[in-house]
Amino acid sequence: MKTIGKLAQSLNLNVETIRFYEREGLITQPTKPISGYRQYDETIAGQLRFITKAKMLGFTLKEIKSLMSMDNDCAKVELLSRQKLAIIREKISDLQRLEKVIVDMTNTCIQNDDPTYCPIIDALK
Amino acid sequence: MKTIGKLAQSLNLNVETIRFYEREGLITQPTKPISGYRQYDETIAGQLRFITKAKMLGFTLKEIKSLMSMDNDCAKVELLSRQKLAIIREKISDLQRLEKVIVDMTNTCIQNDDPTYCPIIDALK
DNA sequence: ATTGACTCTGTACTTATGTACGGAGTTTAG
DNA sequence: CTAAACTCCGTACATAAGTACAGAGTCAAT
Repeated sequence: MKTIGKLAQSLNLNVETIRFYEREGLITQPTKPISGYRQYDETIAGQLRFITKAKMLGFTLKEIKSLMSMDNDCAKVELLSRQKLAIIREKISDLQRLEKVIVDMTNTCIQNDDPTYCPIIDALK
Repeated sequence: MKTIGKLAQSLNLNVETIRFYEREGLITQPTKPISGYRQYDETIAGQLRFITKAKMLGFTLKEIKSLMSMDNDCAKVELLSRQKLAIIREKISDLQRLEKVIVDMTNTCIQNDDPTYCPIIDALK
């Protein structure tokens, strides 16, 4: 059993972040003995690692809470993952379109000798 | 000359948004006659269109303010665009990596017959 | 037993980009 | 002339995901 500071250190999280996750109902309540200091066991450490990994995959805290409550209902989990996948793919193609527009714009700059005129600014007008 | 409501309507913007941009110093101050009602000319409409387009390219309001103050210094504008481009490209490859991880995870779900176990949840633990 | 480090709760602040609202003044249509 | 519609300003609220702080209590080491 660890106090919040030790737990935070071992997981490389901020103490406030752990308390925030508790307030948000993402982790189960740790036992609190007489003193009032939270005591964390390995279960909660595991939940926090789960949250961290899911966050890296682009899930929001809200979705992660949902994922955790689905427990092991694979069909539901798969659906949520596929939805996330669709969003990620959409973001990728949005960004690729942007990329092309900006590349085109900056290329027109290169051939420009007039210091008082910018084709990018012009394109945006 | 238009009042704020007409301008907002013609640009498909919210009245509050225009005032917000004014507070943030993104557009020049409109003239205000005796009554106190702002009167907008075509110059400001143009600035607002510029902001809208630049926003679509992924520039933040802060960057847009910066872009506008560079006026036509093409070298500076090009630099900012290239920086934005680098960020967009980084985001794309981040997302592509995520995409792969999620695809792999969801694929393992398909071959799973056990309703009490989910490989995705397992992968996140 | 004291000091420093740690933790508690509750609240406020952060960033970015707006939106909404209250109460007052103005303009316009009928 | 009156009522509806519009505008003003200043402030608060919204989202997401935390971070910071104040004031009080507790624990561990010397």
